Amino acid sequence: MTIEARGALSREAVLEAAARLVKEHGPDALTMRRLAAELGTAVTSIYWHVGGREALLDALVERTVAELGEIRPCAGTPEQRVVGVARALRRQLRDHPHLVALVHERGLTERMFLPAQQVLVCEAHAAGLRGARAAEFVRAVQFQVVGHVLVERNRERAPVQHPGEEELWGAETAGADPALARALARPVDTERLFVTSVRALVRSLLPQPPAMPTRPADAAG
Amino acid sequence: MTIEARGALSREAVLEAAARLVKEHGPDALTMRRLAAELGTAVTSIYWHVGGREALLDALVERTVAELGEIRPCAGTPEQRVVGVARALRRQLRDHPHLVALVHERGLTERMFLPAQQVLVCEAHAAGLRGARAAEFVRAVQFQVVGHVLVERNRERAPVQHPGEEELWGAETAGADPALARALARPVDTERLFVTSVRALVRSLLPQPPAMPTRPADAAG
DNA sequence: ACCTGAACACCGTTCAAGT
DNA sequence: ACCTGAACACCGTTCAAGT
Repeated sequence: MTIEARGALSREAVLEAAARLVKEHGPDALTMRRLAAELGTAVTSIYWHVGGREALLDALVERTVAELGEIRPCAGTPEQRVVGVARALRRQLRDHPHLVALVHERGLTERMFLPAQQVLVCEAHAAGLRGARAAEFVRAVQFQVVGHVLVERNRERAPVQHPGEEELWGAETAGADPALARALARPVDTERLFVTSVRALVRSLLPQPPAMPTRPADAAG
Repeated sequence: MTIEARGALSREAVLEAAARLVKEHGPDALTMRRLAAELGTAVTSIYWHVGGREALLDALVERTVAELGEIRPCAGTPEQRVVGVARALRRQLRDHPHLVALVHERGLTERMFLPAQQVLVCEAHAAGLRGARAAEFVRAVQFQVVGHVLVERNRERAPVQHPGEEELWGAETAGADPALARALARPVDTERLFVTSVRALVRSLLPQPPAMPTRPADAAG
């Protein structure tokens, strides 16, 4: 439909049109023929500039990863900062569902997390964690955050569930704990669960500052 | 190539052939035409028995989810049992990469976890957790496990990384903590990280028993 | 009820030919 | 160097026709 400004078809123009196509109509809409129509060129011209479909997707995904990977530091305690980084990353991933779908499919969701690693390392150090233990902390958080986002996406794509949590946790299955059954029958508050989980992980893996007077939590690495 | 035993093409036979095709050659190999050739029938016969490709995939995935979702209880402390369930589920997912790829694509990885929910509820109760807090625990573990598996898959599908952790954490970036840099430059031991993370989450969210008499030397893997 | 082939409307990719 | 149309080898799906 929309014909691009003609003349001098460039690699950049192709990528831009491809990105727009994906953003507006989803990854499936990105076919070589449709893209060519959008650009007002022959299908084969695209091959000259960016190569085949795989190469085009590679370039598109690389672009997205670089853009969304940017991370800016926050303030607060180490725990708060880690949660902040996690939430920022999650938001960016959720704000571009179609482009990120491509990133997921190509297995590069993880790759996007690399810039955030540095921030996490700082927080680990600030909390007194070093060496292999710090590395483990960084990776645990990384897997946790990316994993959560992938699960959310998985849930959103899921068709109608077939027992489904609602039926599975109906009145009689509840047994001795109706409050739990009610909670599990409700849809998940993913934002809340996300923060809870990240916080729980951080609290277990990061040495906690003395803070409360009651009992000394070990400050030793 | 391999022609099925002819006569009386059934829905079951179609599903079985489709499953074998996916298992042996991956989801991309499952085309209507190839499947028909494998069965020794006309392409259109498949449409009569199972409907179009989407319906076929639905049936296939439903089947896989039901098979892999089975869960058998283990022994030990609540923490050990939760970790046991988590590991069992992870193993099953990793043992059938091709079929599970279909499950992932259709957004049903999560659905497979439903049977395990009951086990987790028991453990939550055994540890003295009830109501909404127990529900939160169950879901946190669920997201954690499924998320980890999805991340692992994501990593495996990823092409060559482009800074890549190795370069990113080369000698000079390390700064004050060369041990950490070395650890992050090494490939991840996903099994170990998985157990560490699940354990960390459980320890944060599950009320811990008094246990040791002297003092809890926590966090030590 | 079950199976068929032909046909339709799509794909991605290649290639010889143009300027 | 850049762009083109024609052609190839695939797709999933529909449909009228067979038994």
